[in-house]
Amino acid sequence: MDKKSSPFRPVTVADVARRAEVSKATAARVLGGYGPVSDEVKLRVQAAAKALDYRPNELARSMSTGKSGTIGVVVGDIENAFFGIAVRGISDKAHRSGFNVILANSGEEVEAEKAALKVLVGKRVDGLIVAPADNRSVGHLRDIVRSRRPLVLFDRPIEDLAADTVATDDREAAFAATQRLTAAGHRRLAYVTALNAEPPLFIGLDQLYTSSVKARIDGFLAACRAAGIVEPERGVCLAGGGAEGRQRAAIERLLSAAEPPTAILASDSLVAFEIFKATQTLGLGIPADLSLISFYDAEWTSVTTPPISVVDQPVYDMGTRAAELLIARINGAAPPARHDVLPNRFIERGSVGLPRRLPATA
Amino acid sequence: MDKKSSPFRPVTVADVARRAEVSKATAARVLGGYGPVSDEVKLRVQAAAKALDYRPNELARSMSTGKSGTIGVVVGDIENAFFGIAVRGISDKAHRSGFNVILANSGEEVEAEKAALKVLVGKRVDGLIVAPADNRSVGHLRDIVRSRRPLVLFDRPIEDLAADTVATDDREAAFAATQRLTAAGHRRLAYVTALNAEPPLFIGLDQLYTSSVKARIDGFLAACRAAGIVEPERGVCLAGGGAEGRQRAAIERLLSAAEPPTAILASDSLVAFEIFKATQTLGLGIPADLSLISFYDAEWTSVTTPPISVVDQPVYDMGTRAAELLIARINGAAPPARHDVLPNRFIERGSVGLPRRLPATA
DNA sequence: TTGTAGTATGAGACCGGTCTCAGTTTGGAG
DNA sequence: CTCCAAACTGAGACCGGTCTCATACTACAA
Repeated sequence: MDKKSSPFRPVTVADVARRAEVSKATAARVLGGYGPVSDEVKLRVQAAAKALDYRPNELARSMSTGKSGTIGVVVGDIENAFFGIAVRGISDKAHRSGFNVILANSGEEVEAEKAALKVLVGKRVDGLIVAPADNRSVGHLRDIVRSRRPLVLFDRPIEDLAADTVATDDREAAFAATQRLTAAGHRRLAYVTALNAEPPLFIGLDQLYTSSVKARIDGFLAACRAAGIVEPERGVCLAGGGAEGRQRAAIERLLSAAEPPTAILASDSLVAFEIFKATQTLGLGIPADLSLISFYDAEWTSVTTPPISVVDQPVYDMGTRAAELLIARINGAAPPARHDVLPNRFIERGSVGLPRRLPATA
Repeated sequence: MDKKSSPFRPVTVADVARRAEVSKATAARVLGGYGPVSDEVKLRVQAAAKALDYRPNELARSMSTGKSGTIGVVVGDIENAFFGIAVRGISDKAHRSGFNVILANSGEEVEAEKAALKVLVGKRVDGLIVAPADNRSVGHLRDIVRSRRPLVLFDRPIEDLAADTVATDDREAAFAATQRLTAAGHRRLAYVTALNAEPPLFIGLDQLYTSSVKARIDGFLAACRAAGIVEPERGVCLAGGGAEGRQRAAIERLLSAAEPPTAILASDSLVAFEIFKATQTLGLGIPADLSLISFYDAEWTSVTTPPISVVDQPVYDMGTRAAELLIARINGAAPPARHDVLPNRFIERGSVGLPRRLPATA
């Protein structure tokens, strides 16, 4: 009745070795494919392995080699198609290179991010790809770098952190998109993001802790100023996620104000989706009453009436690129940290028009 | 220069034990939280662990306990929002119960599914959730069951496989949706799926290897027959994925035929999306020229003009349910395999209308 | 024939935890 | 004061692989 006799105990190299009448070391050499073995013995071991249906225990293998063949990915929100595609890009590249992916969700919370990182490090992943939730709290990321574990930052660069980074030029893209709105004559512009900030009213860039959003707002403000708009900060709307429906409420409030914006730049496709729905319930027409541009070329933006103009981010490529950089480092490459910036592409569709009534200042 | 002196070697229990001046066994008891230890020693060990920044090696832990604290998930296509949400449901439940998730993509290919399963079993996951790509080739799944590793089938039941299953009543949902179309007077109906089958023309249910799709087509055909439609099989369109654009071509061919369908039931939201786009490029109006119902309440279906009526599948709940069943089994529960069928909900929107011209047989 | 290089194999340490078992202390009961 | 049980601690086996090292054997050149 000892455990050796259990019919469900997984088959080990020792079992195979016994059956093939060779030593454990020799069987391991065949099964692991690493040492010199005579053809005759090799065949015998392989036959025994097949007969017993041997499946190597990757855990044990990882422990002795120190490599797990796994990379850890921490994203803000898998439900967001942006990250969904990114993960797909990462997975595809990883699998092609023989790596597995362990996925974790931070829900954009630093504490959850820390916990996820702890687990992944505990599992001895060979490297990490992280979209940092908060660029003010990066001690845990610094620890990763210090421990020499390869780390790639995704979409959100962090200054003076010596890690490879893959991002898009958010400031430039926001600037260009905003220019299209000002060029059309808009003067009351809003930038809407789901970001939660303290305090909930926008008072300055320093208050923002997601670097990509910060860069975008920076670009937005710069373009507004370039167009002679005063106090464009007043157009920045932090429609935080949080409680169910809170975001929608914030957006409806924005659109129902006495002097509502005539054009909106949406920070991501989820926010844009809410804005679009709000225009429907409020009976606003696009682009007649409101011009709208969104970040990320989400599926739905191409089938609405009118379709929505977007800043198309090369998310899948960002994913593969991040995996590429990471795997290169895992395989020993050790160049100085590089910051890759992939170009965005503006997709003109039908959601930008002239402001309904030109403001008096025009 | 030996490895013991490397400053980047991870800290082990032995290191902590040495520093706390206790035995490895005692340090392990504190760190693992399992044996009786005096408060004084406990504090000393904890202090040493903190000072050295000890991080347990989960791999080693898994090897000796035989539990990895990880569940493996194999889905058909992560890019499909259906699976995206499902994974979210699974992850949420898993994390709440202290499990991690390793994700793998089969791309709806059995061989890839087998490979993924092999890797996951190699990593000694505690249990598996799989959406089987092909219900004719299930030997590898049978092996899992035989090896006593907990397995839950997701969305696609397999007959006489003793594994827990979570699915929706696909036949019933398809039947009801089809009835809505026939009730509106439609007589030329089509069912469009991305499924690839051999041969590419629909000849019978036996040829289909994704059980959920099979059940849906069965429901579709039954509803058609109930409405007195002859040879409804001719309306089944296997618009296989495969090469880029092949699916779109098949759909455009269908819609441009001499006697095109006046109503379509789409097997998933990706196919429905293609159909919707095709109507736009072909200048067809919904529901004037074509009525459309899709499976899965994808985001985009609510913002088109008109919005699309859908069979809303409780995907997130299916995910949490699957994880629940799996974790119960991992924790030792061993009831006979249960097949949970979650109810679908029909969401009436604006994409179903009367056929443009009633067929002569009406 | 002997020396030597090279190949094939086995024995056993090792990775970093868990866990069993034996030995030591301690405390309360008799 | 003695005895026994419970609490604590340490030594070392174990999980299932990898990998180093020593040994046995082969073959070829000198």
